[in-house]
Amino acid sequence: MKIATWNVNSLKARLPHLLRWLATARPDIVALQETKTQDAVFPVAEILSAGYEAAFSGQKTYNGVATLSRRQLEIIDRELPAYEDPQRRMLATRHGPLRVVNVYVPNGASLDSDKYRYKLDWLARLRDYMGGLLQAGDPLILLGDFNIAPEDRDVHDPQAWSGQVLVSEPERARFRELEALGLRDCLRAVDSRPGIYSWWDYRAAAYRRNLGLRIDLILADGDSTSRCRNCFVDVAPRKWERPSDHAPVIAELDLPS
DNA sequence: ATGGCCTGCAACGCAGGA
Repeated sequence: MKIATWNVNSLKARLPHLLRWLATARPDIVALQETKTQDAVFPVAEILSAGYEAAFSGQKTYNGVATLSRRQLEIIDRELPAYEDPQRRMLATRHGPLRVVNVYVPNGASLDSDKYRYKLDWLARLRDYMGGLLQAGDPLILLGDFNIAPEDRDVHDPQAWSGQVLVSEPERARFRELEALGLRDCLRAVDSRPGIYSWWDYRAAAYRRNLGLRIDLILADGDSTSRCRNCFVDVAPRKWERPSDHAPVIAELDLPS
């Protein structure tokens, strides 16, 4: 089973890239973030023609998540329970026994902003939600754009980034709380090297110079992690014309697809 | 790395991203 995450930075702008990538990468399941697309105009037909069913939770201009699957899927939740939030950042789906939680974690803007407080609150809610899901015991994947580089080896210049949003200690502590539940970072289960990134700034030729961050992650429950055969960033679409600033991350799990 | 870009919206600059 091949499962992927990709922040496409507008589904409308990136639909040709998505279709091209689906045709070659052929993931069984892919979680998309920043679709910036209202549900009423989601490109269901194009996605279906590519061989995928789609579940989506979108809004105009900002945010928005969608989960595509080559096989049938059903929606479990479109938001974190009991959390009043107009921003569409979460979609939980079931694929047979497998449950998939697709997240677009708030960016946080800067440490002194209300948005940073919102980010920390949101992550606490996500932790509680995942804790509940883990009780059930079925295979569980949490993936998406976490807007957190978990460790310094996930940052091209830790000194320059030190203390900033995306790497600051309070948000990293929230990430470790997710790990403490028993969720494991699939990429780190198979590859301990520094310098592996999933996002590069559009400015300053950052991709060419590999000035990036690893903030797009695939986490799996313990049993599923032990079945993680491979996990890697697929940098190919980042080299295409008018790319998303994020590249897809793919995990190959020894789970029935 | 202290800066350069991109997207959507409805403008003809802004908010937001990371």
